[in-house]
Amino acid sequence: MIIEDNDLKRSAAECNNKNSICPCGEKCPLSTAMEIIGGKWKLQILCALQIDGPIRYNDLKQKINGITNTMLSSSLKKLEADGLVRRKQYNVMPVRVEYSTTAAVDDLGPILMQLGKWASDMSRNKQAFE
Amino acid sequence: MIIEDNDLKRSAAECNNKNSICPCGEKCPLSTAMEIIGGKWKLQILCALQIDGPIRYNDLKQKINGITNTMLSSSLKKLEADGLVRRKQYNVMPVRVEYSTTAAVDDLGPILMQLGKWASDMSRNKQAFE
DNA sequence: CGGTATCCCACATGATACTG
DNA sequence: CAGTATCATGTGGGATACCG
Repeated sequence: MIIEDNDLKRSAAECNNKNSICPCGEKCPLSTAMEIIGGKWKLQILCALQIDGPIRYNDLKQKINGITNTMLSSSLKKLEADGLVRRKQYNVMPVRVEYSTTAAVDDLGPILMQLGKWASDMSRNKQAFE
Repeated sequence: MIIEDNDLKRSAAECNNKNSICPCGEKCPLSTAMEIIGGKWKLQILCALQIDGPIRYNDLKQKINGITNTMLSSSLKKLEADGLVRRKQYNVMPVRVEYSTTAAVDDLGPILMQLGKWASDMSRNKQAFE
Protein backbone atom coordinates (compact mmCIF):
# COMPACT_ATOMS: atom_id res chain seq x y z
CA MET A 1 0.00 0.00 0.00
CA ILE A 2 -0.37 1.97 1.95
CA ILE A 3 3.06 2.95 2.64
CA GLU A 4 5.54 4.40 0.21
CA ASP A 5 8.10 6.10 2.39
CA ASN A 6 10.89 3.91 3.65
CA ASP A 7 10.44 4.28 7.35
CA LEU A 8 6.70 4.12 7.37
CA LYS A 9 6.74 1.23 4.96
CA ARG A 10 8.90 -0.82 7.24
CA SER A 11 6.97 0.11 10.30
CA ALA A 12 3.52 -0.50 8.95
CA ALA A 13 4.46 -3.63 7.06
CA GLU A 14 6.22 -5.33 9.87
CA CYS A 15 4.08 -4.35 12.81
CA ASN A 16 2.30 -7.58 13.42
CA ASN A 17 0.15 -6.38 16.25
CA LYS A 18 -0.65 -3.10 17.85
CA ASN A 19 1.77 -3.67 20.68
CA SER A 20 4.69 -4.81 18.59
CA ILE A 21 7.85 -2.86 18.30
CA CYS A 22 8.87 -2.24 14.72
CA PRO A 23 12.32 -2.87 13.30
CA CYS A 24 12.48 0.88 12.88
CA GLY A 25 12.62 1.02 16.64
CA GLU A 26 9.27 2.50 17.40
CA LYS A 27 5.67 1.50 17.47
CA CYS A 28 3.88 1.56 14.14
CA PRO A 29 2.68 5.17 13.86
CA LEU A 30 -0.46 4.19 12.04
CA SER A 31 -1.49 1.92 14.90
CA THR A 32 -0.80 4.77 17.26
CA ALA A 33 -3.00 7.08 15.23
CA MET A 34 -5.85 4.60 15.23
CA GLU A 35 -5.61 4.21 18.98
CA ILE A 36 -5.70 7.95 19.49
CA ILE A 37 -8.74 8.67 17.32
CA GLY A 38 -10.41 5.25 17.56
CA GLY A 39 -13.40 4.30 19.64
CA LYS A 40 -17.03 5.19 19.40
CA TRP A 41 -17.06 8.85 20.39
CA LYS A 42 -13.68 10.52 19.94
CA LEU A 43 -14.15 11.87 16.42
CA GLN A 44 -17.55 13.23 17.30
CA ILE A 45 -16.09 14.92 20.35
CA LEU A 46 -13.29 16.46 18.32
CA CYS A 47 -15.75 17.71 15.71
CA ALA A 48 -17.99 19.26 18.32
CA LEU A 49 -15.06 20.86 20.11
CA GLN A 50 -13.57 22.21 16.91
CA ILE A 51 -16.82 23.78 15.86
CA ASP A 52 -18.26 24.93 19.18
CA GLY A 53 -15.28 25.08 21.52
CA PRO A 54 -14.21 26.34 23.93
CA ILE A 55 -17.26 24.77 25.49
CA ARG A 56 -18.28 23.60 28.94
CA TYR A 57 -18.70 19.95 29.85
CA ASN A 58 -22.47 19.85 30.05
CA ASP A 59 -22.92 21.96 26.93
CA LEU A 60 -20.63 19.60 25.07
CA LYS A 61 -22.69 16.69 26.33
CA GLN A 62 -25.81 18.26 24.85
CA LYS A 63 -24.11 18.57 21.47
CA ILE A 64 -23.34 14.88 21.29
CA ASN A 65 -26.49 12.87 21.04
CA GLY A 66 -26.59 9.78 23.22
CA ILE A 67 -23.24 10.00 24.95
CA THR A 68 -23.05 9.09 28.64
CA ASN A 69 -21.01 10.76 31.34
CA THR A 70 -18.83 7.69 31.53
CA MET A 71 -17.83 7.86 27.91
CA LEU A 72 -17.60 11.62 27.56
CA SER A 73 -15.44 11.89 30.64
CA SER A 74 -13.12 9.01 29.79
CA SER A 75 -12.80 10.03 26.14
CA LEU A 76 -11.93 13.59 27.07
CA LYS A 77 -9.28 12.33 29.45
CA LYS A 78 -7.67 10.18 26.80
CA LEU A 79 -7.78 12.96 24.23
CA GLU A 80 -6.25 15.34 26.72
CA ALA A 81 -3.53 12.84 27.60
CA ASP A 82 -2.76 12.44 23.90
CA GLY A 83 -2.50 16.18 23.43
CA LEU A 84 -5.58 16.77 21.28
CA VAL A 85 -7.76 18.44 23.85
CA ARG A 86 -7.09 21.23 26.32
CA ARG A 87 -8.99 21.38 29.61
CA LYS A 88 -9.23 24.70 31.38
CA GLN A 89 -10.67 24.88 34.87
CA TYR A 90 -11.89 28.07 36.50
CA ASN A 91 -11.95 27.77 40.26
CA VAL A 92 -15.17 29.56 40.92
CA MET A 93 -18.23 28.21 42.65
CA PRO A 94 -19.67 26.21 41.14
CA VAL A 95 -16.65 25.05 39.20
CA ARG A 96 -16.47 25.94 35.51
CA VAL A 97 -14.53 23.81 33.03
CA GLU A 98 -13.98 24.56 29.36
CA TYR A 99 -12.72 22.17 26.72
CA SER A 100 -11.12 23.06 23.42
CA THR A 101 -8.89 21.47 20.79
CA THR A 102 -5.15 21.94 20.38
CA ALA A 103 -3.17 22.73 17.24
CA ALA A 104 -2.67 19.01 16.69
CA VAL A 105 -6.31 18.78 15.73
CA ASP A 106 -5.89 21.50 13.13
CA ASP A 107 -3.33 19.28 11.43
CA LEU A 108 -5.55 16.23 11.75
CA GLY A 109 -8.58 17.87 10.17
CA PRO A 110 -7.51 17.90 6.52
CA ILE A 111 -6.36 14.29 6.75
CA LEU A 112 -9.72 13.16 8.09
CA MET A 113 -11.42 15.13 5.36
CA GLN A 114 -9.47 13.20 2.76
CA LEU A 115 -10.46 9.98 4.50
CA GLY A 116 -14.10 10.96 4.38
CA LYS A 117 -13.81 11.92 0.74
CA TRP A 118 -12.14 8.60 0.01
CA ALA A 119 -15.09 6.75 1.54
CA SER A 120 -17.59 8.83 -0.43
CA ASP A 121 -15.77 8.32 -3.70
CA MET A 122 -15.44 4.63 -3.04
CA SER A 123 -19.09 3.98 -2.38
CA ARG A 124 -20.02 6.11 -5.37
CA ASN A 125 -18.05 4.11 -7.92
CA LYS A 126 -17.39 0.88 -6.13
CA GLN A 127 -17.97 -1.25 -9.20
CA ALA A 128 -15.24 0.65 -11.06
CA PHE A 129 -12.65 -0.85 -8.75
CA GLU A 130 -13.76 -4.42 -8.99
CA MET B 1 -11.34 20.78 12.69
CA ILE B 2 -11.60 18.58 11.04
CA ILE B 3 -13.82 19.62 8.35
CA GLU B 4 -13.48 22.63 6.12
CA ASP B 5 -15.58 21.83 3.10
CA ASN B 6 -19.25 22.60 3.36
CA ASP B 7 -20.74 19.19 2.81
CA LEU B 8 -18.28 17.29 4.89
CA LYS B 9 -18.50 19.86 7.62
CA ARG B 10 -22.23 19.46 7.90
CA SER B 11 -22.10 15.72 7.72
CA ALA B 12 -19.34 15.20 10.22
CA ALA B 13 -20.53 17.83 12.62
CA GLU B 14 -24.10 16.73 12.73
CA CYS B 15 -23.69 12.99 12.63
CA ASN B 16 -24.47 12.18 16.20
CA ASN B 17 -23.92 8.50 15.95
CA LYS B 18 -22.57 6.12 13.41
CA ASN B 19 -26.01 5.15 12.22
CA SER B 20 -27.44 8.61 11.92
CA ILE B 21 -28.44 10.09 8.65
CA CYS B 22 -26.90 13.48 8.07
CA PRO B 23 -28.81 16.56 6.96
CA CYS B 24 -26.77 16.27 3.78
CA GLY B 25 -28.80 13.16 3.08
CA GLU B 26 -26.18 10.50 3.52
CA LYS B 27 -24.32 8.81 6.27
CA CYS B 28 -21.28 10.63 7.57
CA PRO B 29 -18.49 9.51 5.22
CA LEU B 30 -15.88 9.64 7.93
CA SER B 31 -17.85 7.18 10.05
CA THR B 32 -18.14 4.97 7.00
CA ALA B 33 -14.40 5.08 6.49
CA MET B 34 -13.73 4.15 10.10
CA GLU B 35 -16.09 1.21 9.85
CA ILE B 36 -14.40 -0.02 6.70
CA ILE B 37 -10.83 0.10 8.00
CA GLY B 38 -11.59 -0.29 11.71
CA GLY B 39 -11.14 -3.36 13.83
CA LYS B 40 -8.11 -5.17 15.06
CA TRP B 41 -6.72 -6.71 11.87
CA LYS B 42 -7.92 -4.96 8.74
CA LEU B 43 -5.08 -2.50 8.29
CA GLN B 44 -2.50 -5.20 8.86
CA ILE B 45 -4.23 -7.37 6.30
CA LEU B 46 -4.28 -4.55 3.76
CA CYS B 47 -0.61 -3.80 4.36
CA ALA B 48 0.37 -7.43 3.93
CA LEU B 49 -1.74 -7.78 0.80
CA GLN B 50 -0.41 -4.61 -0.73
CA ILE B 51 3.17 -5.64 -0.19
CA ASP B 52 3.02 -9.37 -0.78
CA GLY B 53 -0.15 -9.87 -2.79
CA PRO B 54 -1.50 -11.61 -4.73
CA ILE B 55 -1.03 -14.14 -1.99
CA ARG B 56 -2.70 -17.35 -0.93
CA TYR B 57 -4.78 -17.64 2.23
CA ASN B 58 -2.37 -19.68 4.30
CA ASP B 59 0.65 -17.68 3.18
CA LEU B 60 -1.17 -14.51 4.19
CA LYS B 61 -1.92 -16.03 7.55
CA GLN B 62 1.78 -16.67 8.09
CA LYS B 63 2.55 -13.02 7.37
CA ILE B 64 0.22 -11.78 10.08
CA ASN B 65 1.45 -12.78 13.47
CA GLY B 66 -1.21 -14.08 15.82
CA ILE B 67 -4.27 -13.92 13.59
CA THR B 68 -6.78 -16.78 13.78
CA ASN B 69 -8.71 -18.35 10.95
CA THR B 70 -11.88 -16.84 12.33
CA MET B 71 -10.60 -13.30 12.14
CA LEU B 72 -8.66 -13.59 8.91
CA SER B 73 -11.58 -15.16 7.14
CA SER B 74 -14.20 -12.73 8.43
CA SER B 75 -12.00 -9.68 7.88
CA LEU B 76 -11.24 -10.70 4.30
CA LYS B 77 -14.95 -11.14 3.65
CA LYS B 78 -15.76 -7.67 4.93
CA LEU B 79 -12.91 -6.09 3.01
CA GLU B 80 -14.04 -7.86 -0.14
CA ALA B 81 -17.64 -6.76 0.40
CA ASP B 82 -16.42 -3.17 0.81
CA GLY B 83 -14.44 -3.35 -2.41
CA LEU B 84 -10.91 -3.20 -0.98
CA VAL B 85 -9.92 -6.80 -1.55
CA ARG B 86 -10.23 -9.06 -4.56
CA ARG B 87 -10.57 -12.84 -4.13
CA LYS B 88 -9.61 -15.07 -7.01
CA GLN B 89 -10.34 -18.77 -6.83
CA TYR B 90 -8.69 -21.38 -9.05
CA ASN B 91 -10.75 -24.52 -9.27
CA VAL B 92 -7.97 -27.02 -9.16
CA MET B 93 -7.43 -29.76 -6.64
CA PRO B 94 -6.73 -28.82 -3.99
CA VAL B 95 -8.40 -25.47 -4.40
CA ARG B 96 -6.16 -22.41 -4.73
CA VAL B 97 -7.29 -18.96 -3.64
CA GLU B 98 -5.39 -15.73 -4.08
CA TYR B 99 -6.12 -12.42 -2.38
CA SER B 100 -5.04 -9.00 -3.57
CA THR B 101 -5.99 -5.36 -3.10
CA THR B 102 -8.09 -3.25 -5.44
CA ALA B 103 -7.39 0.24 -6.77
CA ALA B 104 -9.32 1.67 -3.83
CA VAL B 105 -6.45 0.69 -1.59
CA ASP B 106 -3.99 2.56 -3.79
CA ASP B 107 -5.96 5.70 -3.09
CA LEU B 108 -6.18 4.93 0.60
CA GLY B 109 -2.45 4.40 1.04
CA PRO B 110 -1.24 8.00 0.86
CA ILE B 111 -3.97 9.10 3.26
CA LEU B 112 -2.96 6.52 5.84
CA MET B 113 0.64 7.55 5.39
CA GLN B 114 -0.28 11.10 6.29
CA LEU B 115 -2.16 9.80 9.30
CA GLY B 116 0.88 7.85 10.43
CA LYS B 117 3.10 10.85 9.89
CA TRP B 118 0.69 12.98 11.89
CA ALA B 119 0.94 10.57 14.82
CA SER B 120 4.74 10.54 14.62
CA ASP B 121 4.98 14.30 14.49
CA MET B 122 2.54 14.63 17.33
CA SER B 123 4.33 12.37 19.72
CA ARG B 124 7.63 13.98 18.80
CA ASN B 125 6.62 17.52 19.74
CA LYS B 126 3.59 16.99 21.89
CA GLN B 127 4.52 19.67 24.36
CA ALA B 128 4.63 22.24 21.57
CA PHE B 129 0.90 21.91 21.15
CA GLU B 130 -0.07 22.24 24.76
C1' DC C 1 -21.40 21.65 37.78
C1' DG C 2 -18.49 18.29 36.46
C1' DG C 3 -17.57 14.56 37.05
C1' DT C 4 -16.58 9.00 39.62
C1' DA C 5 -17.85 4.38 41.21
C1' DT C 6 -20.17 0.17 40.28
C1' DC C 7 -22.26 -3.06 38.06
C1' DC C 8 -23.70 -5.18 33.71
C1' DC C 9 -24.02 -6.82 29.08
C1' DA C 10 -23.40 -7.25 24.01
C1' DC C 11 -20.34 -8.05 20.88
C1' DA C 12 -15.69 -8.40 18.96
C1' DT C 13 -12.30 -11.59 19.13
C1' DG C 14 -10.05 -16.17 20.41
C1' DA C 15 -9.56 -21.50 20.76
C1' DT C 16 -10.48 -25.75 19.06
C1' DA C 17 -12.39 -28.98 16.16
C1' DC C 18 -13.92 -30.29 11.86
C1' DT C 19 -14.97 -30.41 6.53
C1' DG C 20 -15.77 -29.89 1.08
C1' DC D 1 -6.03 -25.81 1.06
C1' DA D 2 -9.15 -22.79 2.55
C1' DG D 3 -11.90 -22.19 5.16
C1' DT D 4 -16.66 -22.98 8.68
C1' DA D 5 -18.92 -24.35 13.18
C1' DT D 6 -19.10 -24.12 17.84
C1' DC D 7 -18.19 -22.60 22.13
C1' DA D 8 -15.45 -19.56 25.31
C1' DT D 9 -13.74 -15.09 26.82
C1' DG D 10 -12.30 -10.11 27.27
C1' DT D 11 -13.37 -5.65 26.80
C1' DG D 12 -15.66 -1.48 25.09
C1' DG D 13 -19.35 0.74 26.19
C1' DG D 14 -24.01 1.60 28.81
C1' DA D 15 -27.12 2.37 33.21
C1' DT D 16 -27.57 4.02 37.44
C1' DA D 17 -26.26 6.02 41.55
C1' DC D 18 -23.55 9.00 44.00
C1' DC D 19 -19.85 12.73 45.27
C1' DG D 20 -16.66 17.22 46.08
